[in-house]
Amino acid sequence: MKTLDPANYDHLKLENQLCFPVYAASRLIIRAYQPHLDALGITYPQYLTLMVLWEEETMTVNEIAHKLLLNTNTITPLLKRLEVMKLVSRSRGIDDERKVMISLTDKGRAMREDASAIPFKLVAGLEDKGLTPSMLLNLKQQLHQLIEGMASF
Amino acid sequence: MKTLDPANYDHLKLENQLCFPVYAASRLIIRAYQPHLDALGITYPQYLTLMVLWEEETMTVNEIAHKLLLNTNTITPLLKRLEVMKLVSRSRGIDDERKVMISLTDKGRAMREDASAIPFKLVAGLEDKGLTPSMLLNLKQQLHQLIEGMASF
DNA sequence: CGCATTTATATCGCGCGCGATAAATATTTA
DNA sequence: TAAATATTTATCGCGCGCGATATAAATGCG
Repeated sequence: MKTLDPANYDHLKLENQLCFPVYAASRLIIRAYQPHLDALGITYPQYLTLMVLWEEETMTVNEIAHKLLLNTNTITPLLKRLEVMKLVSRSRGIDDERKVMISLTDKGRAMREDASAIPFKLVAGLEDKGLTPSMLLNLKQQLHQLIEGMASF
Repeated sequence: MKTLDPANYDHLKLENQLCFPVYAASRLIIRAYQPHLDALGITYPQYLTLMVLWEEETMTVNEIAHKLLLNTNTITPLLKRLEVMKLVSRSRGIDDERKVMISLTDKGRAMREDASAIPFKLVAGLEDKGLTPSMLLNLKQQLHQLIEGMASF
């Protein structure tokens, strides 16, 4: 009756947690992206931001933050750095002066081609480690379920 | 033949990535922990560090970093903050003067009881959202596989 | 033994990530 | 219409997370 013993803290062990593997996996994945993103001169959150804009060329700060499940105070300075790099442009909304429209520049649009090969390289690397695409697909779907459950917190 | 079209960037869409759900799930989980950890006055990485020490009361900086898959330059300042809070003590190794031994204080040991209820609360919250324990267990095991594959990068 | 190399920890700089707060614009409501 | 409220973005402070680098102690090797 391990789990009923009040002095038993097994549920507090690192290996019995869900939170730690998610946290660790996230950092390991970002590390794996690093060399490829270094070649492009961008960071991982910047890469995600560009991915959003590659799907829709112009969005407000709020819309981007919402897509990435980030707060606007995280991406506001990030977007300013992307602007300095000439990857995006920023302009106030015409209809609503509060909004800031973020648009891809030609340079930002062009980076999509350079980035295009990265996911394939990473999946190939994982296959070499014995992680099949179907397993990764399964994992992705389960994570989407988890996110859907948690995003409403 | 979508995937053979050179102008097709579907694999760069956020929703088709594995990296983003892992990254987002990690942050959402940390957010869910936040109110409980605020009550204890610690951050999420500090909580993980204490979990390691609750399993083994005295460890070197390197051993803790290795367990958490973090670099020592991340946890060195973190451990100093835990020391200021009187949750751990730091002392040089006797046999090897380079090592810094991190030990739980009575206060740090006592916090385990307060933390003990947190995982149950979170799992209960997830069950309310329709995420069963067996699904979470499955997810955890898959993530362990992914981490094992990636940690060797 | 003397010197190069390795190991363990610490320091520094930068980019997040987010709570708290502020400032400006838009909307609602009295 | 005037005042209260809400929305959108920005600013600030702090704690990571990590690459690059430094420092000191231990180890290896001729």
